[in-house]
Amino acid sequence: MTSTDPTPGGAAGQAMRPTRQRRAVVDAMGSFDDFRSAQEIHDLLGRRGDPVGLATVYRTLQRLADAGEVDVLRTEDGEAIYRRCSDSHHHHLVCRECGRTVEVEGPTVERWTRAIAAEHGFDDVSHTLEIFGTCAACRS
Amino acid sequence: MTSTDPTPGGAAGQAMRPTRQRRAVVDAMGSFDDFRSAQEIHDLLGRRGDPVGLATVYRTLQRLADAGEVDVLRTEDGEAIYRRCSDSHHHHLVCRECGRTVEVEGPTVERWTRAIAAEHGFDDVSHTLEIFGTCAACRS
DNA sequence: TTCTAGATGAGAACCGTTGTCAACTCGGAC
DNA sequence: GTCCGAGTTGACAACGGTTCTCATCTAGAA
Repeated sequence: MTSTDPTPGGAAGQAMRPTRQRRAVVDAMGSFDDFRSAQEIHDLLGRRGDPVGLATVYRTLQRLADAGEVDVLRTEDGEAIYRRCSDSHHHHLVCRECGRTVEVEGPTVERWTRAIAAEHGFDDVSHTLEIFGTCAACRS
Repeated sequence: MTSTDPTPGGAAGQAMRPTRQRRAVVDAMGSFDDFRSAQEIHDLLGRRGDPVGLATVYRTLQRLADAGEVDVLRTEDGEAIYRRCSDSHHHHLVCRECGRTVEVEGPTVERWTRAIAAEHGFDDVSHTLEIFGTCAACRS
């Protein structure tokens, strides 16, 4: 399931037409493990000799995010950053020095948020949880 | 400790000079319970007949946030929203219809994040956790 | 009162992101 | 193969939230 198939959604939404540009973006997403901004991805593609317009990068990332193929986070200053991700619901443990990211699952947290929400009469609950720290390598 | 004292930080950083503008912003923050954007707060002050320049609103909110007197969240589209908050570490349960916000504490989650981080060799850990849902009133 | 570091505000600048629209292209029909 | 149309692209403009600039003002100490 390390697919390079730029056709997310499958049954769900419209299929994405597999253009060169979309393949390039999906491919690029597979080439790093940390979170990158749209502009960084755009630059990366250019340097690779596979240039894709900035607007197209934004559009593609958005569709991939909608389809759940990539995770989106916001940096402190509101910039959106992207990373390919696994299908299942998960959270991130991010090194604030080097950006190294570990996907973690938290059944405990899932249960806790649902309980808290119910307790206050909230329904239809979703949540965001990100953990930041300094990884072993960066601590030296 | 529901102070209107625009001098956060106390021992910590520089004291803020208690200007009319800062009093106005701190005061406004005390007048609502949900998260508001800087621009909304700026408008609110204007309508109140206590106008404060937009840049000053931004600066003041930033300092209040640094001092831990207000919470900052990012909306989906990256806009910063602010709300006065209690001193202790806490999270938010936010109604996505009306914005009603409940502060919740989560010792369970605090413990869990620390454990996960340690497990992966991460140090100096912080985290963000926000819960979104639909409150009882809005569900009708 | 005088002085000065700090604060203010109008407007410009900045920058990430989205919209516009003419040109292009994928893929199905023929 | 060619034709066609819906979907896609990309250069660029526009947008909007935020920060910067700098002349002016002010709180508070001397």
